Amino acid sequence: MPQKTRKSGTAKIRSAAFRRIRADHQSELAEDYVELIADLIDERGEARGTDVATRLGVANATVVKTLKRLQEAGLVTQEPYRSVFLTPEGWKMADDGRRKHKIVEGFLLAIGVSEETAKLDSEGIEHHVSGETLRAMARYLARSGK
Amino acid sequence: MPQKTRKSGTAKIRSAAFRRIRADHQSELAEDYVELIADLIDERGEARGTDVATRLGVANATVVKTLKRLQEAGLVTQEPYRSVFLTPEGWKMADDGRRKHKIVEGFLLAIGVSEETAKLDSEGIEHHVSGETLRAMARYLARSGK
DNA sequence: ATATAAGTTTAGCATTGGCTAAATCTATTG
DNA sequence: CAATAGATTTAGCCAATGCTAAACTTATAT
Repeated sequence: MPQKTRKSGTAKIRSAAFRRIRADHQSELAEDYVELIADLIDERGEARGTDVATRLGVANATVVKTLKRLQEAGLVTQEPYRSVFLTPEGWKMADDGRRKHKIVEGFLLAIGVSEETAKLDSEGIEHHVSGETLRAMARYLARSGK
Repeated sequence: MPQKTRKSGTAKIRSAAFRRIRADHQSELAEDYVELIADLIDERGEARGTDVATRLGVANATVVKTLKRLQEAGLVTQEPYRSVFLTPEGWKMADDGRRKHKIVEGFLLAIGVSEETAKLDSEGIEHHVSGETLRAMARYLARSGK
């Protein structure tokens, strides 16, 4: 065998971490969309493409394209020129996401982060927190947070 | 004007959050690569494409393509069929990342997360933590962590 | 010195997630 | 009820990030 080759013992764990992150990124967009749609429906009774686009900060056309994928994925339903609805799975994902989001945001506040930053950071962190870490945060909140 | 239109007061903050996340994702890959390359160089004196591919869990060809972009971005240097080096900016990004990583991982451990999960989660969370949140985590570590 | 295994690169493809511009639909308002 | 503003969709573009398969280099081992 030519050229040296060694496998570090931690290689497998690390590649697993990166694999999970790539998978997380895939579901991340979907979660953001359904969470946002759920919020819009709760707030104003319906979720329209334009509102989703405005809140996400992307173009209308991008929303249309993404919603098509989410529809194929069974998360939302829509009729042409009508507003968007969530399927039961969509609602489940949205509720899970909002629960997670609330814990992470509350946790950041609890360790002394400002409201503004807690809002901004929790949006990004939310999708990379495992169940175990989420439980640890909830535990911390339950104690100190009181 | 037809059809109702209302802008929620928080819309701007939320879209800012999502914009930042999209920006974070762009730099995320770059940070992962340079951090990994720095680790490899420290561990074994050189960083080869195959090792990067193995640890990231992606195909060789993907690494080649990405390294080309990182080279154009001024983060790495390479010669055909030779191993990869970091530019000064590359080293700076790697060191910042490793410092951040260490704080996040240590913090997760401090709030009671297992070693395995701390490793996995910190890899994903690391890139979505603002300076303010990082300082809060470091503060927590300094106190309780001892 | 040459065979060959390991590593690297190239070529070509697919998907995701952005964008702008143009076309089309809907509903309010006059 | 027609005009029109606003919302939605379509078409077509681009860049990033992944893949496989095939070609090519390098260096070790015989």
